Amino acid sequence: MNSTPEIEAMTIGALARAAGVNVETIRFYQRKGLLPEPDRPQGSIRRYGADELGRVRFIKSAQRLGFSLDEVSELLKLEDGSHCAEARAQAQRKLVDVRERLADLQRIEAALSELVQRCNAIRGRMRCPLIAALQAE
Amino acid sequence: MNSTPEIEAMTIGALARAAGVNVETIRFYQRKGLLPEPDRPQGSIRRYGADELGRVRFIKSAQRLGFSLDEVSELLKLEDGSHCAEARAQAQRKLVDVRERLADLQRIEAALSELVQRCNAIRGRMRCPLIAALQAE
DNA sequence: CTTACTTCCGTACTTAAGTACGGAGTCAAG
DNA sequence: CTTGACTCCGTACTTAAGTACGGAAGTAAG
Repeated sequence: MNSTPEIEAMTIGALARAAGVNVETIRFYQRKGLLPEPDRPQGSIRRYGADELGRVRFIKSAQRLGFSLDEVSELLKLEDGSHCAEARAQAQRKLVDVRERLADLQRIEAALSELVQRCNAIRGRMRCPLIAALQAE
Repeated sequence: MNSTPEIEAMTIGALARAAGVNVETIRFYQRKGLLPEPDRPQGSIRRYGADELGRVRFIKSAQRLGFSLDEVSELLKLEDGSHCAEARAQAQRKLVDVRERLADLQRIEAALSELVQRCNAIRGRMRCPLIAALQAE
């Protein structure tokens, strides 16, 4: 048995399982246009492959980073390679946004790890720099 | 006129304006316990200061990074300095989570900036590494 | 060929995170 | 001391992102 058996012929259920989401979520993404509805090779049941799996995983990851489905769909539009100039401008705007988030997240990282360090050292009460972490700028 | 006039005696409306949110949002956070309801120095109207402003800004920043209000409230609980051991464990779990997000966000950053570069160089169609960026691991 | 499990599709329900609304009380200016 | 803006509070509405449901039709195993 292969490690990715029949990955190019998954049913919607298999896709959902592979991506760790609900079947209804897949269908919801299709309705929203975030995921294409592939054709039905034999009969009337659709089959999904690695591309679709990648997309679903991408969506979930981007969401975890605070992107809304609308934003994800903009990100995905950049991916198709057409209207390059437009995509480039769009990508640059997103990049600014992403870099701000990175900076925020890095400050949280620093604050949390300092909290862990200190808490390790001083047993007792201390005031943590968590809120201050996101004050800068 | 000072740059932060009366920052220790803001009304709810001033606080909301300063934080860039709706008055109702402030009240909503109070109901959720994310924000304390300060006492009313003179009469029956509450006054807010820099601490509350910091909190609201923290909440909004954390949300932008994909933390839910429940998660934010856990983060805020770490801040009070009591039950240190517990907080430390909690902080360490969050830290793992935050570092995963950082890695994802860094991959998106790399993919976007590569997209901008390439789009600059090759005029025409190309396939961007955006989805692939979040496949790793 | 039947039986059990899926898929498909539309519609309805749920949860999180606000937003809006309406009436009563408060406060500062004119 | 009234007028206009604001606060307080409770309740109701909205939006995004799913989740659940129910009936018809497809499909794989026995």
